[in-house]
Amino acid sequence: MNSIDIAKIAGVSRSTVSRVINNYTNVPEETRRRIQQIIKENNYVPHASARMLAGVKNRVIGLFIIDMKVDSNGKQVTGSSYFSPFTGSVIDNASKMGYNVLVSIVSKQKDYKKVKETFYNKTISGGIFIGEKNGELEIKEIIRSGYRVALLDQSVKSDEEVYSKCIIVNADNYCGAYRATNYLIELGHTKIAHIMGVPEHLSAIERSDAYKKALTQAGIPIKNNLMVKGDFTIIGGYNATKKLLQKEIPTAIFCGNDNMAIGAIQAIKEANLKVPQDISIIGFDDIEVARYINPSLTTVKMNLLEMASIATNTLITSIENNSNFSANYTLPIDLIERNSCRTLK
Amino acid sequence: MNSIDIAKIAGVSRSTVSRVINNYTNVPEETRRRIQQIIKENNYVPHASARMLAGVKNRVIGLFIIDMKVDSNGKQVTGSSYFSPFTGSVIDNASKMGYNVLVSIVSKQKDYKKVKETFYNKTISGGIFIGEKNGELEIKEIIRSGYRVALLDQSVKSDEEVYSKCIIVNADNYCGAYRATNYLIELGHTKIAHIMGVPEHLSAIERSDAYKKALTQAGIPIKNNLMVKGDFTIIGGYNATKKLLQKEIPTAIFCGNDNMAIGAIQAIKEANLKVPQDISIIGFDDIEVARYINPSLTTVKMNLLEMASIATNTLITSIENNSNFSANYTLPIDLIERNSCRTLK
DNA sequence: TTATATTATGAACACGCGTTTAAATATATA
DNA sequence: TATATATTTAAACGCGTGTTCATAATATAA
Repeated sequence: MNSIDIAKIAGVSRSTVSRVINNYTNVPEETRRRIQQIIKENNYVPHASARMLAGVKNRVIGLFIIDMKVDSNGKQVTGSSYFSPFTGSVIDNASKMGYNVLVSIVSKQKDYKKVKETFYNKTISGGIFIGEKNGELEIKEIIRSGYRVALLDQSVKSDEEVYSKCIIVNADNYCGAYRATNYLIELGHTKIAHIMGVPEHLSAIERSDAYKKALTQAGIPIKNNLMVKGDFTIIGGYNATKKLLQKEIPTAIFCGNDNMAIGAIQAIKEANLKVPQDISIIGFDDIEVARYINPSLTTVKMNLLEMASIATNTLITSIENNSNFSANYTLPIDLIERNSCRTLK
Repeated sequence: MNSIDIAKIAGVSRSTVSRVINNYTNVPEETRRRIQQIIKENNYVPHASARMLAGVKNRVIGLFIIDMKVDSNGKQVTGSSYFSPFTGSVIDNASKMGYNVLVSIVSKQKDYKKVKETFYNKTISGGIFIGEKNGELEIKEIIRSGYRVALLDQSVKSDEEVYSKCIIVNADNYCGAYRATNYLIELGHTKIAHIMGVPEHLSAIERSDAYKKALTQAGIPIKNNLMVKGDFTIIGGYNATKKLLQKEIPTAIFCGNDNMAIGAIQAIKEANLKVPQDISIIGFDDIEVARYINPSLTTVKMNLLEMASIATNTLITSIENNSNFSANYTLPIDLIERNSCRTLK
């Protein structure tokens, strides 16, 4: 069933059918209705590829979830797929604007080759990268070829060229971590530990930088014993805390994210210490379970949904208007007080 | 940059370029290499739409996540997007077979119209529905039009026609729930409550049916006081448990899923009771945090990744072979013993 | 009534590629 | 050298649609 069939049934030329489909004005109302009726009865939908070839833009964007993990030897390992709330929000927002979303997981460096092909063969009209990491060269190639790209929650700082040509949306990790640390200081803590995320992630660096800054500003010396490396996972936070407690027992821990905070609480319990009586814990992200664990977790909330919404809407608007603009957003964060921190008298 | 440009640069006709791209044998090795080199240098990738129009199948499948929620008045409400591990597994497996995945969220009945269009306009070559619910008529229309469909983790039992034409993959909810209930019985419990999921979901019905069956077989009477309705969410489990405890305090609760179990534990703690000393809890799903909550949750594990893998591979194989077969899988489950249940002396 | 403006519509081309057909060239055989 | 065969290549068609252009039908103005 194609437009020729419809034309035959309606006793009219294919051009007229096309005009009806594309809402041209120069077709009499009666003819229009008749053709629309026939189209409906026959479940006819124009072939997307044919339309595109004939010049109609396709309404599909790519969503690339960067999910590269590195094992203890620094070797690249395919991680289990990670789906953040970003994903759903991107799809929802795209859908509202009439766009479909092609989702891919980038877990190996060479996956970027497929990513590029998806742009170059015109399957998508633009792309959003979540947690972009090792693809700077590839992304430059893509934007140089004239395709539109948005970077959401980057794992790595981008250079001048990317910065000036992409839509970039990040949370204010620095400010959030600063407030978290400062919150602990205001509660009277001075022996504040920090479990860092993997240093390959920009957010991990920004958060630990802010941690140091807050301590320094408060006149508290930074101790290496109180800074341990995690990897953003529950088990990583657990192990890091075990290690930490062997060296020195802090009165508070600022965890690089909520998952590590959950692991930390577990490790603290196993050491026969209590949260927050013995050690206060503050996390980062405000994941869904944060309020349900025991004690409920005080944490820093990023507005993930809004971040995704801005990235998606800005990208699609740019595609629609055929305008190739760049934009840069750093979204504010909130401190969510729950029950995992206490005042130190 | 198209195949004509490449042909010009190579000083050869467009046909020859096409033959190189599609690995025809009748082109001399030297010419082939030269053309491949030129293609590479110019970042040329054939236009996907043009290829498709010329007869090459596109390698894209649709993934439709059914996410319809109903408020207390029975009115349809758009739920926040729900991403299960299914999603990542489908994408991973599809990617391994060289396929891309177009992900859509179906949150309103009329979204099915867009779903159908995605098939009919040839954007996708097949589709997977996760948690299919109210789209039986639409899906019948799709399969009658000759498109391939897989149903993963259905929320509703399908009729004969769908059953005989689709690829269907579900977990053995009945068996899992039976084992869970029986496990509590074997531990010596007789006052076993059940928090059900929403009855619109097949899994909720199967699980509560199995609960009743296990009790009956053990000669334990079924009490209405011990059966309360949740809605598969944490807060739903919390509220249901509050209600339950006011009527009658059981020694064990079989929760329709892990989220409700988390809510139940919270409610029990707030009632100054302990898990598992006062009340044993068993969940269903084995979500990631199940092992990290306190106490760690005994639950029934579905092999989500394998379910998604089977659905995806079977669907794509069917597309590749142009064979229109149906298949039906009901995957076994595992009981994961942790610390939320205790023996009743 | 005639000339002109308006509206309606079909024929033809373009989009980029795969594929078939037939022709041109190279190689082998007689 | 002449013929048969194998190899290589270009020209042409079709995929389904949007769009331009010329034409035909109709309405309006003179």
